Amino acid sequence: MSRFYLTTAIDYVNSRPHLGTAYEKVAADVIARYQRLRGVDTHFVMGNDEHAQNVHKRAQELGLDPLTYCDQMAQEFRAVWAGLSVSFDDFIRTTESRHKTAVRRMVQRIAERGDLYEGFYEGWYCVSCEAFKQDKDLVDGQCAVHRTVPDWIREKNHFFRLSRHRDALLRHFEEHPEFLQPDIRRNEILRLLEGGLEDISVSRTGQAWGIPMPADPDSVVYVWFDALINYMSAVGYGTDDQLHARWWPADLHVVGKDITRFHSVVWPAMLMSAGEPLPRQVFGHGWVHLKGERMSKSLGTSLDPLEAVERFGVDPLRLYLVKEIPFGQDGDFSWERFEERYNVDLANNLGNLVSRVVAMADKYRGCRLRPPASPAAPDRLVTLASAAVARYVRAMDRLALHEAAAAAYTIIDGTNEFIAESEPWALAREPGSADRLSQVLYAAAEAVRIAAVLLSPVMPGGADAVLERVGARTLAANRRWDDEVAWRTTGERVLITGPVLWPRAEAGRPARSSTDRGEIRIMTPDETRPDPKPAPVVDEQDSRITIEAFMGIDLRVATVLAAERVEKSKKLVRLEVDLGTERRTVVAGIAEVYEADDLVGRTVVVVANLKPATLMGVESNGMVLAASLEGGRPSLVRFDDPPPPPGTRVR
RNA sequence: CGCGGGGUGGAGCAGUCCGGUAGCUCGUUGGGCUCAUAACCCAAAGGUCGGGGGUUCAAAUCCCCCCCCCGCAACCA
Repeated sequence: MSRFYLTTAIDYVNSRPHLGTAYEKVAADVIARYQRLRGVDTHFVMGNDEHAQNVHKRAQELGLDPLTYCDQMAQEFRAVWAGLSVSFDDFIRTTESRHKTAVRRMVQRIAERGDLYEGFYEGWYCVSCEAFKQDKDLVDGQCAVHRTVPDWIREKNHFFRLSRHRDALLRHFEEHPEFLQPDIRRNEILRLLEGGLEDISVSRTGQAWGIPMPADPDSVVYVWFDALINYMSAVGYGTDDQLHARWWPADLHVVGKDITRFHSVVWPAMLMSAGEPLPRQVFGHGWVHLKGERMSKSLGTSLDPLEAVERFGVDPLRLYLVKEIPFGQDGDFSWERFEERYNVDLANNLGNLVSRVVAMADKYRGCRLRPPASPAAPDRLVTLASAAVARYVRAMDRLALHEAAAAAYTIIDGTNEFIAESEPWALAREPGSADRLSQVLYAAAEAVRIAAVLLSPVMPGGADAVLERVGARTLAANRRWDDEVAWRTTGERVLITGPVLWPRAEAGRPARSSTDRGEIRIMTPDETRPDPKPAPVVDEQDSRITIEAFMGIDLRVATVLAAERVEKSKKLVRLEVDLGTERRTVVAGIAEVYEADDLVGRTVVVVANLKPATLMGVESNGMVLAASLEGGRPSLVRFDDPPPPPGTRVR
């Protein structure tokens, strides 16, 4: 029996899973369920990445032991994945002893190869990014992403000779075009490899939270190096040789496009060094945008997947994510679109189709459909179904999940058309057409059955419900793929009436499908939800200043002599202003609202005694006063006409 | 030349790797049906596939050049 080992990325536990992470798990789950459906022995692993410094910090803030905190988060993550019907076989956590053993083993192997050496690393380190920052990455000495002051770190580090493996990696990429997919990601990495690789630091000192380096207990293994090894520790590397032999190498790592570099360069280099075979494929999927915008927790534009589940059900969400987003590309999610797809795909098409087939079977045949006496099968539908199955398999095998879903839907559309064409209600009125009616009903039920089988990896619960309605056995274990998707012509089937599977959603009033089992409601203690809610430090001190302090600010009337957009910038204009006594260059962030040409000749107020600063390469000697509206649109301070002459003091 | 994504009927998107009648969903218009969840089916209108060159019997698709839009980064002294 063939086997298939696939993984998702393991997740940082410093926030709850959002729709983006859920997308990855759902997509991987569809692949896993497809493999199982094909009769392939499948091992599907996901997990949590717990050795980040942030995790440690977060736990402290909550007054928890880090491990306790991680335990709670793991519970929460697992619950969310369960709520999304993600059928993982194993859940690996990097604090588990099996993982620590594996990490030690691999680090040792790599060291034995001579691929580790000691060196010093020095630089700004942003804890939130878990990365060193170049000067150019800093804004006012702060991390541009997290707006926090990074730490200056100089420490002894262990380095991994990544550079040594570049040629072998390039060769592997050439020889195995499928190793990294989709092509766009592959091309990116190829360019990176062609540019050469630098060795990377793989340890940190002065941290207690992490796995100690075997040969240097004062250092811990860098969290990324640690994390990647999960794919092997989860299958017994260093702890269970039999398990390891059975599953390694992995067939597929499903990861986000932002971390394909780690998975397609660093990770294979580590494996080469340790003398282990490489995974067959890495797939870098795209992002789910929220109404066109990148999801971001800090901007409040992230979305709780369970909220979507609660509104429409698990299956509708899964179907949306898989069918509406070409796998590998970025996609978009909005409630409007989700509702539209729910109504179209599930209420109007599949759900309604099931209703009409069952209703007719009930009305005309008392729910019992015998195979037609005459073998004259309705060819068109049979052909359509087998073509759809073929297309589906081709699509699934190259991970075009959206195409596979679309292929399944061609059967549903085709069956609706078939019913309209053959008009069973008319046949029912003609006594001589009893045979034909049986044929039509049986064929329609059979087509629906096959469509449900194809959709089962995407929407397991819904597919089972549909199969039940059309009188087919639900997909238990031990099914045979070929049998399941073959057009059946024998066996009586008893259809089952029941409540509407997916009621239409009316505008603003979402429907809850009846295919969910209702086990997805998850309540967790508040303290396990690390919503970024920093206690507002409201300084109760008197923040008023003295008149002297104010007089220290030299405000002057100035006339704009010349203005031009600062090259490459979005908001900056460079202004030449007349301060009465002198000319100055002042940079102002108002270009989004004011045209440079319109500014010439205007009278403005300038802070004249400000220390100079360089913005986008232009030195600014002063600051133009403007009201900062909500949303950042500035509005310049102006005078009543006629304006005072340049140089006039403003108080 | 900072990184990346994109420009396909009114809207939102596939298709581009592996050239061969331009497809899907929504919307619009007209018709049909009554088994079904005001659903389903048929038909119509609507497209210089951003622009220009090139390769080819044939280009949305391959090659070259250009234009535009959107994220991210930089930047509101």
